[in-house]
Formats: sequence, C-alpha cells, structure tokens
Amino acid sequence: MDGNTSDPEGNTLDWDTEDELEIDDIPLSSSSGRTLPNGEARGNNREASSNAASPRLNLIDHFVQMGFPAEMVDRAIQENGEENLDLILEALLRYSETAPAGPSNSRCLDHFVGMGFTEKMVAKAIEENGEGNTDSILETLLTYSALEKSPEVQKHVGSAYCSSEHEQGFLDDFSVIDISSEDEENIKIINPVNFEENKLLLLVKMGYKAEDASIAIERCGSDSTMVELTDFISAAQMARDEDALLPSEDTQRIPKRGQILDHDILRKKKKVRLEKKFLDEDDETLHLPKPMIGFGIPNGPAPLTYRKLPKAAIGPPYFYYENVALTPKGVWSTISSFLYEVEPEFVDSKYFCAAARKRGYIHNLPIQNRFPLLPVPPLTIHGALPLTKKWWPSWDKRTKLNCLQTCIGSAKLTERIRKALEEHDGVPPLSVQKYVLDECRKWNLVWVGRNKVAPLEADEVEMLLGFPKNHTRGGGINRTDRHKSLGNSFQVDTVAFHLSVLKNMFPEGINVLSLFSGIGGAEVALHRLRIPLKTVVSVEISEVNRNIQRSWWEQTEQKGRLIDIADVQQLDADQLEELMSTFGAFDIIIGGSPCNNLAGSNRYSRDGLEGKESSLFYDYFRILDLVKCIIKNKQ
DNA sequence: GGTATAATGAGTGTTCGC
DNA sequence: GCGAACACTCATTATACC
Repeated sequence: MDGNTSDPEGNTLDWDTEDELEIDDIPLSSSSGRTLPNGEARGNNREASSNAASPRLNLIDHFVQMGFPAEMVDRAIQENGEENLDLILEALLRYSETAPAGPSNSRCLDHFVGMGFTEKMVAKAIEENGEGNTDSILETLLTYSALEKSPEVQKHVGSAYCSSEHEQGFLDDFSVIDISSEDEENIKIINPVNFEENKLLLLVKMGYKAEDASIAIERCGSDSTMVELTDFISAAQMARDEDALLPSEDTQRIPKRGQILDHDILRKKKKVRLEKKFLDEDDETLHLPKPMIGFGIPNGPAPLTYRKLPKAAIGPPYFYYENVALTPKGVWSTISSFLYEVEPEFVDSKYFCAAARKRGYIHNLPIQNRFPLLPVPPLTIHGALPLTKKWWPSWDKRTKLNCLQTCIGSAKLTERIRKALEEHDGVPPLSVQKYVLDECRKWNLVWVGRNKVAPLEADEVEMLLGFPKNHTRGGGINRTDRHKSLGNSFQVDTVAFHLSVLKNMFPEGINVLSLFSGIGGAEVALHRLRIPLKTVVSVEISEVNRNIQRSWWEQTEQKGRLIDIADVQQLDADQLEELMSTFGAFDIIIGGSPCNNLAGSNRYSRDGLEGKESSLFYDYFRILDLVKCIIKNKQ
C-alpha cells in the first residue's frame, strides 16, 4: 500500500499526513559513545571535522543552539568534562530547572507566562488560586483564555446564561468554527517552553524519533534524567528489533477474502503481548498526563501538532476508540498494544464542559487543525446551572462537577444532608461541611434551595454532555435508564474536537461504523460538526439506546442511511464485506467498548479487560482488523 | 414483573508530612 | 524516599413499591 487512497468520490486522501512524516528526517547533532536508534554511531563526519578544529567552542555552540545560555554551558562542561554529552545535558537541564526566577521574582508566574499566557492574566489566576496550586491556576487560565477568545461565551456567561436559554440556542443552532489565520497565529504564540518539552526537543535533536522521545518522557516521568530517557528508548528499540525477527504479525493478521480472523490466533497474539508486557513491568503502566489535556484543547497551551503513527496504524480506515482513563493497571498498555501501539490520548472533559470525564482515546486521526464546536458550553457549574448560584454556600468551593455516572444520589441522602445542615444556624461546623462536601462530590449534588441539595436531572446531564435537549426523553425510556445511558456516553464536545479534522476531508459525507454506539454520541458529534452522514452502521445491544438513536436520526432529518445491528459479536467478515460492497468502505470506525469491568465505581466485578463486558474490546479490535483487511484486499 | 430507590468499598493515583 | 491520608470513579445488587 502506498499510504494514499481515494474515496468513492475520487477525492484523494492523504493517509501519510504531514504530522506523521515531518519528524522523520531530523539531522543528528550530538555525539557520544551511545548508539542511535537507527543503530548508527552518533555524530557525523561534518560535525566531527568541525569539532576537531575547536572542540570546546563547537561544543558550547552546540548547546547554545539548543537554547542554553553560554555561561551555563561553559559551567556544565567545566563540571562534567567534554566527553560525556549526557552528563552535560543533564547538568544543563538541572541548572535550567533550578535557575532563579525571572524579573517577576515568581517562578510560578514565569512558568505560566512562558506557556504563553499574559502576565496580567497569570497574576490574577495566582491571586485567585494561590501560588502552590498550579493545576487550578492552569484551569483558571484556560477559562480566562476561552472567555477572552469567545465573545459569544463571554456574553452568555456574563449575563443570565441560564440552562434553559442555553439548551434552546445551544442545540437548535449547531455551528462550528474554523480556525482563522489569526487564531493560528495565536496558537503559535502560545508556545510552552517548559522543562518537559525541552527534553523532548533535546531528544529529537539527538536523533531520536519524537514519538519515541515522547513515550519515554511519558513513561519515565517528566522528572527523569536524560540518561534514563535514552536508556528507555534504546531498550524499546531493542525490543522492537526482537519483534522484527518474529514472524510478521501483519501476515497473520490479514485473512484471505471472507476469512474470519481466527480466535486462536487472536488469543496467541494476546498471549505473546501479555508475556511481553509481563517481562517489561515498567512498561505496564501508562502515566496519566497532568493536566489531562491530551494532544491539546481549545484555547489551551500550544497543542501537539506532530506525532508519528506506527505504520500498521495508518488508515484506511480511520479509527477512534474510547474508554475510561482510570483503569486497573496494565489495561491501557494492552489496549494500545492491540490497537497498533498507538499512544492513548488522555483527556478530561472538564476542559470542554462543566463536568469532569477522564477518558482515554486511541485513534489514528490527524491532530492538526482541530476546532471546537460552537457555542462553547459553559465551563463552570454556575455557568451551566445558574439557578444554583443563589443557594451555593461560600464554603462549597466546587466549580466543576465530577464524572457524570450512571446512578444518582438518593432522596434519603439529600434529606440527611438537609437535616444535618438545619441543626446549625449560619455556617455549619467544619465536620458537617466535610460530610456534606464529601457526599456532594461523590454524588454530584447541586444546591437547589436553602440547606437543600439535589442530584442532577437527566436533561441537565444531557446538556452537560453536549446532547440535544430531550435526546433521551420519552419513547418508552424510564428515568433510571436515561441516567444509565447518559452515564455510559461520550462527552460530545470533547469527541467532536477530535473528530473535527474529518470535516475538510469528507465534505461529501462519511461512512461510519459505530460500535457500542449507545445513544449515538459519535453521530451527534459528527452531525454538530456538519459532516454529512452518508451511511451509519450502528452496533448497539440495548434496544432502548437503538430507539433513541433512531429517533434522533429521524428528528434531525438525516439524508443518509442508518443501519442497526444489535450484537457486536455476531458481526462477522461476511456481513462486513456485504455492507462495504453495498454502501462503500467505512471511512471511520468509532467505538467505546463497555467499561463496566474497568471503572472504579464497580465494587463487584472490576475484573479488568478480561471481564465479562469489557472483554468486548477484543471485538472492537477484531472488527477493525477485519475492515482493514477487507479494504487492503480490495486494493 | 418492572421500576425506582438505597446501600454497598476497593483500586488507583495524588498530595502531604515527616 | 516513604507511608498515611485523601480524592475520585461510563457500577452492581438487594429491596421496596406499584
């Protein structure tokens, strides 16, 4: 395969996107006794001859070009000698980290100003959150930034932006924005020059692939030394080399036309991967990024604009997989190893709406030129639920809701809270405050009267998750099931941000295979992006959810075809071939497999990826692999 | 029998103090 | 560096009620 293909309309799709290719040919600029990822000795002739003329000056120049002050480089060379570049680099990075604060005399302020926020904005955020709370400061800055950039939101939040108004305008007027050249310029300006990126740049300049460097930093931790990072990358390279000696997985993976991928092969592959994982325990845990903003969020720090996908991961088709971020150990490593070693993108939806939703996404979509849905939803509880503001006590400092789950707090609980509060006039004692706040956080309770808290209504959850008002209402669904279906769904704005890159690629429409589609979060996201849905094959076990999606499909007067399938396990190669020959190849396969056995809330059967429901992930992989094979065979 | 309600911790990661 | 305390989590099961 040459990596490029055409869609049915003849539009050429560039699967080898720029961000996948642009880091391939980075010149080597460092020399030491260590071995480069490609197996060559580090350093080149040109540099060697140049170094021979004036080794120390060239060495100083080399590090100065990396951005270190000459005095600092000189000191590092004096302390560590000229021979060991790793030690010099480590020393430089150490000096940078412990360097005194800049003119502001505040390292915290300098840090965020360095990320591209204005000094005034940062000072205000520090004043509000305290200098020690960097996470809250960042959140505040992101909110300021979003408000500053979105007059629409500013207007709403500043005025009576009540939920009913929000819901009306919000979903009747779905619209999107494209990033203007001015916005792009702003993004370039917001260029984080932090310690971690410095390491990434240095590793890339040293000749390592950016992807490898990024994974190394991710897995070793941002506080790891350069030696640890380069060792990690070398070890990973050796492991890959060993893999290369084994029979090609691709040749096993590609069944002949009409041939179903054998479960024994799948198990064998799984076993090999698990054994490999067992041998490399350090590699088992994927560290969650903090802040959890994935490759970038709207109005956030400069987004990551490049990544190199493993060859096997490159489409067609595109794929987009989702599940809870906080899983038992090793789950995301396993998921990633099946999904072609693509690095998960962990994102907390609290950067897209007023509720947290920590999720991991593995996909092969480009990550450049993403754009958010408009209107941007309110990012705070009071913005989303303004009527609660009147009753919100000053000692409840929450500005975001926790994860919207499938169950809600009981009436008895809210009664206990009311009684506990009514025993005291004015501000309750700290012990009562703690009890109430613990329960409010646990059950996502909001203030609806004096001493009165309540769980969220289903339509409020719909709004927070980015669905149209009444999306899950009526048609035979009860209140409990509404909460259950919503709790299991995507956060539409978050997913739409990731999928937005498809808009320019598929102006004539898109063929979607939606696995575990639930109440249609992916479809709603694509629709709100104004990407025409040509064919959607929706696989969903719950009849209630299928009805919800069918109803939405009809209400939104979709021009395409919606095909319902109930059981993902029954979807086989023959059926896929038939669907694809009738409606054309799937452009994207989207799915979030069941999290029941992964989620922290499950206290009975948190059995991991091998659990009864969560093991359906392997069907996602099976089907994705089959579609890839069918597409390949037809080329 | 279907629905709504209430009760049920543990695993994981982070923070904090020593 | 280490351990304790803390915070958070797309849930499941038993029971009451209609």
